[in-house]
Amino acid sequence: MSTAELPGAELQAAEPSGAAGLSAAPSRGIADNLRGAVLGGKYGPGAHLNEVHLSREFGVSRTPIRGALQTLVGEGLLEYIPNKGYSMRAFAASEIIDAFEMRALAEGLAARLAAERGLTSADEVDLTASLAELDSAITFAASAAPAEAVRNPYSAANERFHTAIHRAADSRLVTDVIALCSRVPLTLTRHIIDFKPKNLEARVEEHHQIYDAILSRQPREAERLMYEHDQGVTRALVRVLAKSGG
Amino acid sequence: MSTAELPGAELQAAEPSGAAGLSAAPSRGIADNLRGAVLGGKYGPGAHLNEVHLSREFGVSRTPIRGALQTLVGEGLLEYIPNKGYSMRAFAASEIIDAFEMRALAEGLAARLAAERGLTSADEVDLTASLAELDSAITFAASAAPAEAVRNPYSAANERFHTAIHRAADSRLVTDVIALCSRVPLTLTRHIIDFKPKNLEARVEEHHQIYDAILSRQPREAERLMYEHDQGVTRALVRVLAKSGG
DNA sequence: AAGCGGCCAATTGTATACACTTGTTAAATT
DNA sequence: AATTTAACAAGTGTATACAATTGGCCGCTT
Repeated sequence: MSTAELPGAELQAAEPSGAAGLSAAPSRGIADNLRGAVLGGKYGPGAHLNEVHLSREFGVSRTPIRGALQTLVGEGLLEYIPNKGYSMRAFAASEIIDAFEMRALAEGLAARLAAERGLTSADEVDLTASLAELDSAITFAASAAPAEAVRNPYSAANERFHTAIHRAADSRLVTDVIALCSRVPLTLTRHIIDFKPKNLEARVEEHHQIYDAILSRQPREAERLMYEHDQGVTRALVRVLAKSGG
Repeated sequence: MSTAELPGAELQAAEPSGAAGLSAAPSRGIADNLRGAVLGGKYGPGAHLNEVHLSREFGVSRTPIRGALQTLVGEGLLEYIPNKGYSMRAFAASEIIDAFEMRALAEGLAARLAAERGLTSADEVDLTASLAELDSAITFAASAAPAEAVRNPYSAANERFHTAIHRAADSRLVTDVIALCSRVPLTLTRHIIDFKPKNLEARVEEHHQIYDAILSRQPREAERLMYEHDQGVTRALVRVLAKSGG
């Protein structure tokens, strides 16, 4: 068990609303369903995804299936070999750690850009609202509430905070990179979230600092704070992997 | 006119050998051709790509065309709207700058990872060879050779150096992110390369420093050096955009 | 018995036909 | 004349049929 919340950790649960900006392809619903199955671990590493089987399973023809498969290749989840077809990518532990490291850098850049470019009033509303939600989540947690009950409202507010910053950064590419980094199989990461009040308080405080740095237009400070904030997740993940893997 | 070389700047010229790790899709050759046309500026920003027209143009049916289009969506070059089809993305100047900034961070991470994980003998051979090529390129440039004659050997060696580091980083995701950042329309960037001997010398010296930092296993130093190295390109780009754009 | 070569099943690649959605145009109505 | 609506054209979404490639299996050769 460890510390740190995880923006986007719940992406393996709910996939209804078509994922990132990059992906979008025909048969969107099918791609979403497949993504859910893939991230949920339905197919083992290296498993081959047969087009005909999938088309029967989904009750459609091969055409939209192929579209969905290509979408997932674009998202980095599947591998494609000409004349062989599509198969699950095998994710080494190191790759997952790299993804979090990369995301920390990208989110740092997003925070920097947000500070450089300033917040729209809509973004500012979103950020202050999510900060308020985070605050109420920790008072809830402090009242000896069960971790399970704290989890959802906290995660939702957390995601809202981070998403608002991505939007404020106003850079399609940076958003795409963050999405790419967030789309690794997170079988493990569910367990690295620690909802002890003490940890939550520290994280929420970091959120406030990031918000202040952006609002006062201090790009490099915002970047550093966001990077170190996300680094906490990486460190927690490394600990978990070290404990379970080796 | 400005300073700094540009790893991957020549990607709009030669696209024969199927691009990144992410993309790969059926009809690979078609995707490569289309990518070339797209990056070459054949279609203006927002232009709609008609599937039937393209299929006639390439002499194939709509099916492989759609595959190629989806591939390019995955690469972030095209936009897709359901029931509307595919169109060129419009790249704001700020997005291109963001892409270079993001790539500087990602290549910094690649250098850090390479230093952490060490070089295979193959990578070390590649790096020393490309450094030797870079050295000979600057002696060539110093002998009052025309810039055009220096360009190709220098760029090839430069790309080889950077590619070797990406390989040494041994992180699929980081490589993909760098590829994503490199795949913006580089109509402008051709002109930001300055082949004056003085500039080339400085850049090559940076390459040597990066190599030394990786070889002596100094991750953070390697990261910083690579980041600042790439930053030079960003600064040059900003200057060019400021001059031409307003 | 080991190795080689060709046949066959399975799976992917491509073409084509048809259904559905959308935007436009023109006619009809108020 | 303006508005609404219905038909149409253009283009995308999907299904199906067929071609091409791959890999395994079996029999043949040495």
